[in-house]
Amino acid sequence: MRERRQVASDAGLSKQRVVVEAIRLADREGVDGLSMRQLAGALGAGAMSLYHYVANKEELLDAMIDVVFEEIELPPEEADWQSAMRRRSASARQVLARHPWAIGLMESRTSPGPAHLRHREAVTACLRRAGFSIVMATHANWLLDSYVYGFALQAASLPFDTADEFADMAEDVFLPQLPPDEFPYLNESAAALVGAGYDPAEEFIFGLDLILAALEPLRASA
Amino acid sequence: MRERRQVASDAGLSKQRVVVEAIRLADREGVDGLSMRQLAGALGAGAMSLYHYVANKEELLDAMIDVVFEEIELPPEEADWQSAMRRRSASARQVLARHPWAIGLMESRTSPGPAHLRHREAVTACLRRAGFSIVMATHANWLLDSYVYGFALQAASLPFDTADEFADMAEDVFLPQLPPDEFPYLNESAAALVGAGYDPAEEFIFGLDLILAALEPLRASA
DNA sequence: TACTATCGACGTACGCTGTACGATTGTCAA
DNA sequence: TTGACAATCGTACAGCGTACGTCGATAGTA
Repeated sequence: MRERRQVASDAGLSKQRVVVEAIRLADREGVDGLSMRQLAGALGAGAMSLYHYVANKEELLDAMIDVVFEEIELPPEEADWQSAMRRRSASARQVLARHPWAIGLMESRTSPGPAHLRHREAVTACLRRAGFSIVMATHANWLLDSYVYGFALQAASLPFDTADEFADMAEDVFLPQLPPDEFPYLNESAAALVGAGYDPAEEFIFGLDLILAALEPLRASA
Repeated sequence: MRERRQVASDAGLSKQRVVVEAIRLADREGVDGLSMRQLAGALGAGAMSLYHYVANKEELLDAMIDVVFEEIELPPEEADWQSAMRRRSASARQVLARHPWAIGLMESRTSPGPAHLRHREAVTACLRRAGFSIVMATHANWLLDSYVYGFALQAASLPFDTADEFADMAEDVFLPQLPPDEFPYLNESAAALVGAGYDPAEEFIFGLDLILAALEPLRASA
């Protein structure tokens, strides 16, 4: 007889439900606002009930990260390698923008989950099939992932998401706190960018395409 | 008359001393092990004494990040732009490898400190003087920083630092947990890398040089 | 010399955290 | 009916950030 009223839903608890609700909470409140009691509350359960589905909070965080990896599109097999990498990299950027807390969490989590491994396998497969040697595929993997994660990290620490928001912020916040004589070049940049507008998604594509183009000659086409 | 015995030193407290000790603690115990009480203990003080030098823990973390930025070498003015960027990027990677907690912290900290701003100004100046347009300099800035931060983030989540440690880990830990039929390409890579050895510092240089070379034609040389 | 203001340091306390432990309940097999 | 088992929860504890008030030592002034 399950009778207790539950805030989020009436279905029983499950690891899946716990992790999904945890992600929703982290998206809304940030990872610092995610406590076992809050999470349990959102699920209409007692705090200790969660420990039947998750050994401890660390394991919960690991599981959350792996769900995030599941959200990232795999490189489509039928496309050429550059298109495939562009697709999955853009998807990764979007997903990490949706779940900014995930970026900061990766640093402390050492062993990759199943979705993470599947993703790496698919990317490596795509590169190898495109003619990259084992060593070159490793280089490409590191390079692309570094760019994606680093971009997401930088974007997460910016207080705006769109070109319009940027224009407002830049004019009202950035420029005033940059003494022109001390930071002439930053002023120059900020001023120019206010006029031109600024979109993180476009910025991302610029660097991504530059990297892809630079990798192209390094593969031994079959 | 300052008479109390202090663990770390007998000099009086100061914001500088608090922040430096906090960094030492975070390096040793990780950012989760850094509590105001622990920190105060390491300084031979009471927990609340710290609040005379720091408004709250957030401000402490901000200050720690900015000290980390101070440790990063600025691009040397006399060098050509590629050498200058190589120097400062390699320095940044080393510093972030020394303070892995700093990477995860950046995501949540939105406004850059003075050292961070000085660094950005110097990098932008270097790029502009090398002939990059304002827009191109911004692209290059994002691209290089993304790579540096992302690389550091990935490196931090690896449980090894040197080629030798990697060989041990790969053989004992990675390969056994990768079913060859499910992850053929990852197995291929891991096996190959065990033989060849693997050094994060070299890996970093590969991607960095590739990016620098790809940026070269995009500047309008004076 | 005596009084007072100021500053650095700290003790206590509050509400929060993760989670160990044990008790309680509902379900099903024997 | 009995026993085993899984799920749930209440209580408790140590540790967290930090608000608040206090205290001793020093500096300035009368």
